[in-house]
Amino acid sequence: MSDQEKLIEQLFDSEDDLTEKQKKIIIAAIESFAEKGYASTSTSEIAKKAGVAEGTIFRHYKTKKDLLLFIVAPMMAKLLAPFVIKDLNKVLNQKYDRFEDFLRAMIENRLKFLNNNMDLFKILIQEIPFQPELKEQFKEHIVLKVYDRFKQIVEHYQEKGQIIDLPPTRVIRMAASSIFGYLIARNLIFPEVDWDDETEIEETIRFIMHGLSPKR
Amino acid sequence: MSDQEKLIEQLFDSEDDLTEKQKKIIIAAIESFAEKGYASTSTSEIAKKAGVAEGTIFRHYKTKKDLLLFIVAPMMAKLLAPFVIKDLNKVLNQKYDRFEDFLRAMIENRLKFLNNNMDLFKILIQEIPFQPELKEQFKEHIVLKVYDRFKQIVEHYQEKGQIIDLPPTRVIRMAASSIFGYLIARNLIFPEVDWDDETEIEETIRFIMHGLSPKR
Amino acid sequence: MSDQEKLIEQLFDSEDDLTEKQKKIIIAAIESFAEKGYASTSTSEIAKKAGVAEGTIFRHYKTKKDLLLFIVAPMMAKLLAPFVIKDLNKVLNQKYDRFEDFLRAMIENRLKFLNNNMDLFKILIQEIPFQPELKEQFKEHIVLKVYDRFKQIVEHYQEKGQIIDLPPTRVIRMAASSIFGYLIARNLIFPEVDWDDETEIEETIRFIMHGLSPKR
Amino acid sequence: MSDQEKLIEQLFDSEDDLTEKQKKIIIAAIESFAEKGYASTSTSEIAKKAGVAEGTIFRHYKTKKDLLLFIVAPMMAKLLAPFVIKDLNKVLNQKYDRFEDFLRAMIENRLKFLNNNMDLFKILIQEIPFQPELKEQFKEHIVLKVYDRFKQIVEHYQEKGQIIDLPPTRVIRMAASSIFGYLIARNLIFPEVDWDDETEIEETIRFIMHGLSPKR
DNA sequence: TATGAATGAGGATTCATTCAT
DNA sequence: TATGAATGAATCCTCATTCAT
Repeated sequence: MSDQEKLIEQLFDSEDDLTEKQKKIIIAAIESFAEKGYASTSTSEIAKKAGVAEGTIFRHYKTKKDLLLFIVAPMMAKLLAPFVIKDLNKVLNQKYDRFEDFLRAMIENRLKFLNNNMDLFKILIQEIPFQPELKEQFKEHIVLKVYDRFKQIVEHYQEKGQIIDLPPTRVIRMAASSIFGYLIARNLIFPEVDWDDETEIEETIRFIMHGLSPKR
Repeated sequence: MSDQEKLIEQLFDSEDDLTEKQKKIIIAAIESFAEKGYASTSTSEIAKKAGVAEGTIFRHYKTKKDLLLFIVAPMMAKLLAPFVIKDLNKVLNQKYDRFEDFLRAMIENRLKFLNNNMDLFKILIQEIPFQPELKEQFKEHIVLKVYDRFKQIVEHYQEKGQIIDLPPTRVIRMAASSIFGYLIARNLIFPEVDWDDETEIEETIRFIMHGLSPKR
Repeated sequence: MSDQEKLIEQLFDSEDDLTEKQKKIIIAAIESFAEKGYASTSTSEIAKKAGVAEGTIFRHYKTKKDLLLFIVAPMMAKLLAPFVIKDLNKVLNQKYDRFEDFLRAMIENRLKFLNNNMDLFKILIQEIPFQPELKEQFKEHIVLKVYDRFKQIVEHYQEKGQIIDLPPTRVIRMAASSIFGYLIARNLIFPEVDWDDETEIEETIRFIMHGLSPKR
Repeated sequence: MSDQEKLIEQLFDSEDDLTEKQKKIIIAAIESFAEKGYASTSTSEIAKKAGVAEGTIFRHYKTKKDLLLFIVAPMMAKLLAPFVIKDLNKVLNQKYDRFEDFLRAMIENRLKFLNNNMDLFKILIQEIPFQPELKEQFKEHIVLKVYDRFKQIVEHYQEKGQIIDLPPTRVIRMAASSIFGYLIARNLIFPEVDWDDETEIEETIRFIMHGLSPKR
């Protein structure tokens, strides 16, 4: 629980005024939503697990859906935050000469984040298809903001001749597929396997780099 | 509808005795489950959409979950069928000299299948995490049967020196990630984009082949 | 109960297909609404009193308010029906030479109706101020249709010199006040008093007639 | 608001110690009760409208019903006060030779009061049927006190030969019906009409006087 | 076989009321 | 005195499931 709590604080730090009860509700909700799905989780169940009265939930979140959004929206924001910083290019130029290094840095950073917040990530991908608000947020964040950044990055390294000269969309998709493929295999499909993260990540980077190497 | 019907017939041919009403129920259920999720779809809604009485659904499928399983289980079986045929190796030896050709054949075949049954695929991946029966079926089919086949195939081409000498698990994951990444991007995330299937598939294959090419 | 049932059948005859359960629900609802008010009556209470499951109520009437409207709307229609018949004037010319006779006929007829349906009338006047749908129906029926008829009638007897030459609106209000005053006193304020209907009505008519007699 | 406040002060002057907050609560409650009915108004709504915390309401009025009674009871008292004064007969002998003058004085006085307190009057007549406490107060005040006075008055003018020799109950009912009929038509049924109070009142008096004139 | 009325447990939500601050 | 978070019973309503026809 103390682990969970830290994560919660991290994720919801913007609104520092989270009551003890609010935290409990959120922790309980995340746990239940991840385990049984949003629609199959009853508010009474969350209340029981959180050790509060059912009414308390509705005092803080007008509806069950509000609770979901309150939980999931910051997750999306935090997840994508690093890609939305300004002057990303400058940072890149100075920091990562090679695409591979950029890739490694990003994977390590974001993968750690996701591994630590797997329940939230699970809720996110489960509910995006069914919650128009989330879908919209997702499109807006991903498509408009993050994609733009990635495109610049890809073009940057393409100009440097480090990666193959394909439409950035495609390049991004391929890299992203490989990364998320690992994330999902590791956490959702075979969580019981004893993964050697370091090796897997290195190999995934190698796979992507070879796959994207400029034509010989 | 006639399209849908054909697919239904294909998928459920094993039990040839599907009533007209049963078909309608299944079509309606697939549509609704895919659109709103299993838990958020009511049986009365399915009945209305199918044009039958509520009781009729329960005459054919004892519970709502039975209906789900009846829909999803054959899907999984059909999807994986080609990989479960005996003597796959022999076939391979004779048919596909190159891993790339095998890959291409498989992608074309299975991707077409999935594209045609996207609603079902959506239900499948949405519900596997929440339905123990499905999870079990999935593990059994995938892990025990399909993985074994794939392992043999990968080892076969590794012996031939066509692909890199990594643990087959990892090889399979990487290839699978790339393929499913395309499938999901195309159908679920950006269905509105006008995809050039042929090119995308060719490029995906190229990506995988380069990524998996033996070290120089 | 059998009395009640007859009334119910009379009032809701248009839709002859009222189930046994539906009738029970309506009778229970009328009783409770009249006794405690619409807002203070719970659906579970109605269900219990009607001897049906709570769900049954909602199978027949989508919402609690629908139930109210289903009960109250026909009441309003039936109450006003006699005044909406065409050729009322002709009827009058032939039938009632004197305003007094018209008044007597009307009071006897409508007052009997209201006395028999006091619960419904109570619900009607209690809820009209709070239910926009009812308010609208009321205005439409009363103001547009019934008032028009009454106006014609009043003018008819004014031309004959039988009643005072005041704006019909005012004439109608005065007559109506006296009649409803009696109705309300008799049934709502002092229901325990042993009223001599015949005398009271005769006296009320006398009061109205004198009050409306043309100036000497 | 200042209008409202004055009225409040007038009505609740007996307990001079009304806090600013208490006044706000009462004003808010009157407004909401009149608009949506007692049962359909939530205490949180009143609190919000009054700009106080929910708890504050319950600090001053133990229950929601207490609040209602605190609002409605003084209304009833004030409304009826003039009729409860002692030595009414003396007053009458000296002041009003004619029943008509008495009627006019009373209507003008009480009707003005009611017109100014229509919200309260609305709440009163809406809730009397459902609140036993109010019903009892009403019966006690009206039946025991006011009716007695009115009876004396009626008999007084009957002795003088000014009004018809009918049971006072009936006489009172008829006059009251006409007066309340006007009040209700004017304020509740057709508030949007531009009423000419003076004429209407004069005509109402005329109607009553004629209706109650001794037999010729 | 098919129906759809009936069920009643369970769902989300509201609400009057309490109580620690 | 005033607050407003917390409560949990009660509310309206939904839903999967049953069963007589």
